[in-house]
Amino acid sequence: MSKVRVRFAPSPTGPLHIGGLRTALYNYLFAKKMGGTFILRIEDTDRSRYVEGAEKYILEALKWSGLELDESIEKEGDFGPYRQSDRKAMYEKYAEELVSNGHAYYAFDTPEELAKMREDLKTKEDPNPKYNYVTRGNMKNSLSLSEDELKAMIDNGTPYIIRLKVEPGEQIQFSDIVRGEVTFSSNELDDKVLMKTDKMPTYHMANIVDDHFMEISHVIRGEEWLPSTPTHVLLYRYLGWEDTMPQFCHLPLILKPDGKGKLSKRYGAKMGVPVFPLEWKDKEDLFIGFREGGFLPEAMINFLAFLGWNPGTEQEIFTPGDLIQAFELERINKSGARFDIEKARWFNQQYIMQTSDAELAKLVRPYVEAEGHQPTDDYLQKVCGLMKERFEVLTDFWENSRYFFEEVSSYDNEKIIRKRWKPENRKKMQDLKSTINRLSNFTGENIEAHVKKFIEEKELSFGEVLPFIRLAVSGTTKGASVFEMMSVLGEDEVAKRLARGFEDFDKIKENA
RNA sequence: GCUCCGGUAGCCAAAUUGGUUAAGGCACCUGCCUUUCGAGCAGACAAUUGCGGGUUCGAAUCCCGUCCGGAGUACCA
Repeated sequence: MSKVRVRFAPSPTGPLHIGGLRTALYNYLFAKKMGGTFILRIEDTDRSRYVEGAEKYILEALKWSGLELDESIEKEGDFGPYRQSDRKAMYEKYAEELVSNGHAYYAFDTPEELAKMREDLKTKEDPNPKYNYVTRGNMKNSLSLSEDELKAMIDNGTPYIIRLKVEPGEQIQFSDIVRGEVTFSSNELDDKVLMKTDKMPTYHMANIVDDHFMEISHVIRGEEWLPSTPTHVLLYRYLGWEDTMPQFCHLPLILKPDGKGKLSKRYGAKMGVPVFPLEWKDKEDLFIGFREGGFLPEAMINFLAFLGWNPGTEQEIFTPGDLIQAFELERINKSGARFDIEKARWFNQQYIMQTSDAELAKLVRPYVEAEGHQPTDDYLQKVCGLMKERFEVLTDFWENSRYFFEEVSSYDNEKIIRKRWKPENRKKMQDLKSTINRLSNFTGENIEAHVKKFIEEKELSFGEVLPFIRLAVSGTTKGASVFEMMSVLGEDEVAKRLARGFEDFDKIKENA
């Protein structure tokens, strides 16, 4: 087989959706696995839908996700330009070639005339009449018009489009890597528009010309393209490029969590769930991103890879490098996968646990600094070591770990204080406070031994002591090991917090 | 409507391509461990493979029918 060259071809009409990112990912994985080339091509042929900033967003999202491009608008290879608006002349040339070969024709119908035709021909059996071999004879085009009429139209500068002339009665078969052999009857196809009145190509035209000249070997794209693939096959055939036609691989859709329909932009905004890699703001909406949601790119990629593919083994955690090794187009699923953010969070937690304390400290630092604290690297790393299996997303770090950085201002479980705090034990507890910071080595182990000995000597129970130490030190009844926590905080801070805590507990008890 | 594509526990899914009791993970629940939470370990719950026929010694896998879901049906991609 010749060299693998694949492309990701988004249109800059908004932020890159998670489904698009998955398409990019599969292209990337396949290219890397095969030692091939991963290309970004910007499909900006619809000027009315062009969105400022979308191109930049796409590039940034790919970069954050770690999908490195071999050729793109920023890194031109030998097959440029990589933006369709810069390749305009080529499309025109080949569209005209199709017209002169009799495989395409000019059409002059106005949008109103088109609408009228569809309205007139609409029946309940056929609610969407096609512009095809049945209807084109009644429309205004170079097939139906007389030579004089045609010449007049053109001389007048009447705007026209170019349509593909699809011959009826043909079976169009192609092989899809995930679906197998797929067959369509040409009778079902319509005469797709190839060139618009503004001389820009449609997706169909641009796609085939570009894929051919960019020597694309595999077209890996979403399932929504499956129905237009026969048109594309015809285009390759009529252009004389069928022998180098790329292989098709249509990916299953990513569905909403309820399984009804494609995952949409709106869904994410509505449910407060990220469906974009990066945050995107426009006038009306704010779409949250995985990055801002506290996800690690590797975890998101791992999650995404499994949305429509699996290695067939029991392994679930794959670094990007592992994914490249294991990935196979043949193992892509046929059915759509529901988007389950819970699973994404699970993947993220797995990755957080795997991350080294030093690395994690770097990731978490911005969240701590946003709260106005500047801990040393050493301190932050220790906290990370204690907390790393206790949060799923980076954004939860602060809430779970704040007591390491600022003093306790409230207690999340006053009920236990009211119920089980015994003021008569207060005197004994004071002893703990005053002896604990005299420990020679303030390690978790030593503290634990000391506290246990203390409980024994004073004839107290664990339940009378431990929850209250925890509460006094952290303000919460959950979290890392109390002793380790105290060790990280340091003897002075601990003594201070115990004193303050015991006082507060008395007050709470009194007011109960 | 029509065309195409799907359908394995609540969710993601495996099943060496027709071969013994239909993997595994997520979620949920229980136990152990920590007198906390999480993590980890052990376990439990959960599927007449959408449904009905057929072929076969044998069907999730092949055939026919049927139902449900999705995509497409634009001078959007």
